[in-house]
Formats: sequence, structure tokens, C-alpha cells
Amino acid sequence: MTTKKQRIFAEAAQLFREKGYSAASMRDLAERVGLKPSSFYSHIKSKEEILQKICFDSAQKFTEGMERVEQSGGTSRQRVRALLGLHLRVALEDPTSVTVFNDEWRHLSEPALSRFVSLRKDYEHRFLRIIESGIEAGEFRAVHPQLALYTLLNALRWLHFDGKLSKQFSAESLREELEKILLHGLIVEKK
Amino acid sequence: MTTKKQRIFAEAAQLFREKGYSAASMRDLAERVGLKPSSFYSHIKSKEEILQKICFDSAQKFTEGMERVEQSGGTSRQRVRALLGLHLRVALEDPTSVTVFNDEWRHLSEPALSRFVSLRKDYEHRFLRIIESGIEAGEFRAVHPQLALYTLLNALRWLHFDGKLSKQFSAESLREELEKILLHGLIVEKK
DNA sequence: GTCTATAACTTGATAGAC
DNA sequence: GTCTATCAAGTTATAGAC
Repeated sequence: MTTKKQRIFAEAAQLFREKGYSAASMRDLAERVGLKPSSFYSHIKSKEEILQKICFDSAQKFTEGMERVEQSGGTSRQRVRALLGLHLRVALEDPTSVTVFNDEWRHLSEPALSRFVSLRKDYEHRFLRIIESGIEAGEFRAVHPQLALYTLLNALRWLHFDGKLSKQFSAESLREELEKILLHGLIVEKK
Repeated sequence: MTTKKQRIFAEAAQLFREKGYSAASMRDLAERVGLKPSSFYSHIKSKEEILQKICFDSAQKFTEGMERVEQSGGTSRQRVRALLGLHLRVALEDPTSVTVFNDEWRHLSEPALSRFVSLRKDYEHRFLRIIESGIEAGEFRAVHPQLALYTLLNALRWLHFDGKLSKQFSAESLREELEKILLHGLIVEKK
């Protein structure tokens, strides 16, 4: 059973994704939910409460995923592979929320903004350490670890264009393609 | 000599990048330029005119770059390498505008929006054909070309975080790192 | 070209009847 | 919990004095 509150959050995520948080009005949202604008202040406190929930729910998925990867044991290579899988899974599970999480978090106000940025930094830092370990162990090329991190994280951003592409592929085949490109590179090396 | 009009465009790009187009008000902009909000309607026609100029100026840089790459002759590998260089160059040349170009174009209204989307599609299509040729020629791994395209294009998005990183590296060393990661892959292959 | 003043409208949110 | 009515503030843009 989905409550009306859940309907509101789902429709809001969709709307924020389409128009951006600032350009999306509560009146737009009301129309989609089938309520008058004033009516959903019985369900939610403010427009920003919606943004906060979307952003922090997604953040939690990444944080929990990172937790599991760190505790799994395994080589850096296996860990990075697992993180690609994490990003893929979260993006396919709820592409709309992930888009908002990725693109609209900056419209959070304090103190939520600082809390969010801090979660994000923590996640990136842990991802970075895995890349660094891999380089030290000789599993990865000697790239600049932070450049590699940003390249990987952003390479995974198109996943939430929940358009034709993500429906055309199974999660498994998407993972294989991503691994080919990002981990083994586009170019066929001379043997 | 920089005209006041140029000042307005430059400050606007900065502001749109920081707050997003919708959340950035003409009052904010006026304050930065040192004018009353009404005054710069002597220089520009509307808020959207600014967005249009930023978006289409950047689009043109990519289109012209693609033109040069296509006419250069050379293998697909060399062409993709040149396109990495193009994205890098444009991003380093004017990181602020590129951010707006990347993230705020959706706030264009018709008919500019359709014109923009069409330019973008055209660019992506031409990039795609280069990837496809490379695969056919056996220069590139047999990846799904469109997935590779989106992965590459988005991998290059962090370049306009004109923060510490992009100042820490020369354009040339950035290019080398990107090539390592994207073209040769993170993983050290067994010989 | 810049200003003051303001038009015309949209914004998020609230009060209070039912 | 949903409505009508409305508020207070913010929005882009214009009119007209200087």
C-alpha cells in the first residue's frame, strides 16, 4: 500500500528531475498528485523536506553499499568492480531519485547542505583509498588517483538517463560493458 | 577592452554556475555587476538571452572542434584522442561557461531549446560514428558504441569543476592521465 | 545609460471553514 | 485531509525622469 505521502515524494522526484528543483513549483506538483497546492502541507512540511528525503535516501544507499564493499575482503580490482555494480544497481533501481541526488543537492539549505556534502566527501574518500591501494599493489595503472576517481564517478552519470538505453540492457550486460570500457580501456592493446 | 555587456555575460555565467539558472535572479546579477536590475536591460534583452549566448557559444566550440577532427584524417584512435583534447581545451579555456552549457541548457525555451538539442545530437552522432569506425577497424574493443560514447562524454564532465585539480595539472598532463584511464583502462593487463 | 518606481505575475506557505 | 482564500515576498521586465 502506497500512502499519499509516498505518492508526493515519487511525483516530486519526477518533477525535480524534469525541471530542476528551483524551476519546479508546488503548484506543478499539486496538479500531478491531484491535490490543491495547500493540501499537501498536511503531508509534508515544506518543499525542501522533499528534496532532503530524496538526497539523503540515495546517499544512504551509496554509503551502505560502500560499507559492504569494504567489509567484503578482496582485491582492489574486485572492490572497484563491486562499486561499479553498486552505482549501476542504485541507478537502475530508482533512476529518478538518483538524478535528483546527483544534480539538485546544491539547493539544500543549511545545515542539511553541509551534512550532505560531508557524506559525499566521505564516500569519495573511501573510494579514493581503494583506487590508491590498487595502484600500490600494482593492480592498477599508475594514474593520478583523484583524477581516476572523478573520471569513474562521472562516467557513471549517464546511467540515470533512464531512457531507451537502460531498458535495452540487462544490469549484467551493462556491467560487462562498463568494465570493458573503464577497467580495460577502449583501445585494444598490442599483445 | 571589455564592454559592460561582456562583463554582464561573464558575471552571469559565474552566477548561473553557482546557483543554477532558475535560482539565479537578475537582482543577484545586478549586484555583482554593480548596476540596478533595471539598468542592464539597456545592454541585454532578457535573462534568457544570456543563457542562450552561453549555451550556443560553447556548442559552437564543440562543433568547430569536431569539424577539425573529422577533416584531419587519421585513425579512429587518433580522432578519439583529439576529441579528448577538444573537451579538455574547451573546459580549461572557460570552465564556467562549459558548466552552464552542460547543466543549464534545459532552461532554454523554444525554439532555442530544439535548436540546441539538435546541435547536441548532431555532435554526439558524429562522435558515435568515430567510435563505430574504430570498432570495425579493430582498433577499439567490441563495446556497445553508444554506451562507450556516453561513458566518455560523462567521464569528461568533472573537468569543469574548475577547482584545485584543474589548476594542479597542465593541460598536457591531464590529457595523458585521461588517455591512460579511458583509452587504456585502469587495470594493468597481464602480458 | 542609469536611475526610481512600479507593473504584472509567480513563488512557498498559512488560516480557517468544512 | 482537502478545500478556498490569501499573504508576504520574490520574480522578470518596463516606463519615464534625468
